Amino acid sequence: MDSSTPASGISEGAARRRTGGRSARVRAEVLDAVGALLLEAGYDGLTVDAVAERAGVHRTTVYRRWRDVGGLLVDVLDAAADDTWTPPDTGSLEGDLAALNQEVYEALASGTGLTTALIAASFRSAEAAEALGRFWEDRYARCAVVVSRAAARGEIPAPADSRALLVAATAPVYHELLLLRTAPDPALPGRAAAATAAAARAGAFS
Amino acid sequence: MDSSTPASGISEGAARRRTGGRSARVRAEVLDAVGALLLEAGYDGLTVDAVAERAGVHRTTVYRRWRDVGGLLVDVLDAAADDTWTPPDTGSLEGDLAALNQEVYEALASGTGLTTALIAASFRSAEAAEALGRFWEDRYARCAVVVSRAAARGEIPAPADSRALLVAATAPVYHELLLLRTAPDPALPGRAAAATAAAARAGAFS
Amino acid sequence: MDSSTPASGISEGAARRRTGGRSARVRAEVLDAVGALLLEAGYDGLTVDAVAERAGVHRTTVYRRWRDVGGLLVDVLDAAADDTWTPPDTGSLEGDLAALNQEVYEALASGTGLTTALIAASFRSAEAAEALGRFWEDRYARCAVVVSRAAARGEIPAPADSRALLVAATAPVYHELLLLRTAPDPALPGRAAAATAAAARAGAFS
Amino acid sequence: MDSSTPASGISEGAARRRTGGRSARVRAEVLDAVGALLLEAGYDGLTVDAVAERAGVHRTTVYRRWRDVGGLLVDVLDAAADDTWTPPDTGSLEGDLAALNQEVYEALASGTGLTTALIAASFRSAEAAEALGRFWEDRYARCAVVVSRAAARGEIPAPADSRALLVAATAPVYHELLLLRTAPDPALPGRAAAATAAAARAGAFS
DNA sequence: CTTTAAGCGAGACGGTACGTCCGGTCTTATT
DNA sequence: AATAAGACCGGACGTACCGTCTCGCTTAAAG
Repeated sequence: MDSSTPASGISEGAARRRTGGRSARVRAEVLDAVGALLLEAGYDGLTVDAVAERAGVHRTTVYRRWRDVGGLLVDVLDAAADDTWTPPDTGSLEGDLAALNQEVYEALASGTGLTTALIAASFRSAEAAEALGRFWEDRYARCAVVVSRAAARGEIPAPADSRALLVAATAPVYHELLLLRTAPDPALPGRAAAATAAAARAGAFS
Repeated sequence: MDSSTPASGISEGAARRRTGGRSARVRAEVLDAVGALLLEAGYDGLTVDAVAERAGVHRTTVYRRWRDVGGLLVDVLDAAADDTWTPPDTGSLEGDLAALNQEVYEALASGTGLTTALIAASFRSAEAAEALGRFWEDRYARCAVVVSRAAARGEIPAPADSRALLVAATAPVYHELLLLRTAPDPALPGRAAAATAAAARAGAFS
Repeated sequence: MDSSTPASGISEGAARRRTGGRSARVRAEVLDAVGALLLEAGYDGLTVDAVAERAGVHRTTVYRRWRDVGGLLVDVLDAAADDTWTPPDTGSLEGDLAALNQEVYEALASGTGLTTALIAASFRSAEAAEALGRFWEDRYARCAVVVSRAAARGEIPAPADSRALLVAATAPVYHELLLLRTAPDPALPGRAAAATAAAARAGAFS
Repeated sequence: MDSSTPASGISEGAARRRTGGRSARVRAEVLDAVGALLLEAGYDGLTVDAVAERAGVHRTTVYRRWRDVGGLLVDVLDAAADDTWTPPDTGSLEGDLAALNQEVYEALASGTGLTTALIAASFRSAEAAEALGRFWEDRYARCAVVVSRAAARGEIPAPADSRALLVAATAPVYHELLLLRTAPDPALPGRAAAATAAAARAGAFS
């Protein structure tokens, strides 16, 4: 959900791998370059040449280790998934969902963020699509606790399908901002959260 | 919502415009070629060269009239919007939503359809993104009647925000199939429709 | 025989073809660049990139029209064959052969000339080898008159195998300078001519 | 003259040097690989990578010991010169020359032999060119006896320039097959031998 | 009907990026 | 401490598209 996490994940992973050794350093610099280029120029600006130049590394090195842009994205996404993000805990289901949606909203609202670029990339590279899927599955798994807490509090009937509930809450935000590309509406995250919470209370996901 | 409509829209429009003149014929053949190529090779296979060759037209002709691939997509999408599609009318809100979702589901489930290709294209070309947005807005506007009928039947409290309701119903299908890329689940359209209908009955969109 | 002729042939042809039109100009500049690079850097310096840069033309243009280095050489050689060279006429067979050999000697003695480079190239590119073969066949054909004049003068018994005679006369010069790479000996052309003339008078080629 | 001798020389030398010691074994395997690759793929197929792989040795080992492809060729040629070849002795000058030419002819006629590859290599690597020159000088020195025998028999006037005579005899064969690349003519070796013998009898090399 | 200008066919060009191969150097890990 | 394995840099290759340009030729529509 937190789409800004990948970015920090990249830097973090990079920092951690910079343990000496040329190979590790090269990898870190290349992945940093990928993140930076995606932010600045989007997926179309993410050419192997540009990555190599920015990373201060030779083109052939990138091809040797990552094969193509898809391989770079996979490495970036897998590194990004390797963080400590946890879902918010506001004390109520609607509050948690609204906070989640707010994170998504902020990551997508500009239309030029890293997340948008990664999603665009996932439509071009099957490997990147898979890696992005893995990233999201991991996030949804971490968020299951939001639903179980709500059930424990008696807000919603147990047992509930946490994944369906979370998708119902977040999907409209992705849909409006990524696909419909309507002008960002700050009320959107809360509205989607409220509707989903209402459905959940009515037992729609149990 | 009917994502297969663009395809038929293309052929239909093409047929209608084939009124004699060379220009009209060229346009029809080019747009047909675009659709066919999108289906066969996806957005990445949609090169100006390939379109021109397939349409039996010279490259420069395509550049002259459409400028680039984005222009081709705009033309295709605008032609696709020019049809007579109307939303289903099953007698109940949940039934209507489920039928809508089913159309979306079928258009997206394969992952290789024209719709998927157009959406992928919308991440690469700003013009195509806009045209796709217009197409979807048109569809949502036509679907408003589904919500007003439900209100008239007393299924849901009036007045209801038809757009928010429709987005809530369809977004999960797009989200699962396009972004999360989970394995297609035939129960998905109905489940999303049911949850949204429940929320609507609970007044979540009023 | 005159191995310096290719060089002049190139410039000449270039000048003649520079009759307007971008294509003709491009061709002329590229062929000039090939000749210059062969002289300066030998065959190993004759890369498509270097040719393109020197000709002030884009790499892809060279690939489009000449395909590869072999194609460039073929064009150069065919252009070079398109001249008005005629064999010397000194009044005696031995004098003619010595003059021919002197031309060969001068073209090869430095070891860095255009001719040497073209021959080196012919070992790398089958097309270039063929073109060079054509060039030399043309030269031998033009030289046949040297032999027929000698027969007409009664120097040698008629009929004589002009090609075998000419090869016998010139081959030692090529052999010493190109293959054995012995230090250039100014007496070599005359010696080979004298020996061959002696054999011819003895009826060795009749 | 015997251009097939290098090949046998390689194998022979290799076998002889396989006397234990990893270094010696490595050298033998690498030189074998060079010969095999030259035969199969010509000079252009003789890459350090291919040699190393075929010899079962690491790339860096080749670079350490031979520096580059030229160094490999020098080693091969010097090993090849280290044999016991002696010129034919048929009882007549013309017979000896014809036999010599026949050996040359057979080594060159296919156009794909090891000899051709080594000659091609000599146009690319100065070191290889030198080594090949040394190889040929050694061969011509061994052949001097052919001329002295002829003089002793009174076939030709003494003293004769054996080197010039031998070059005159063999050069046409090299010239036709390597440079002119005419279709191989089985009569060529004998014809060149006969013409040279005639010239020699006429005192052209004395 | 004619004419006339917009549109098309044809082909070359400059340019960016691709992905590969190879030469040669340098670093890391091993022993 | 020496060396084998492996990664790197650098240059060239040949290809695919992109988008532009210039020339003729057709042909649809205006006079």
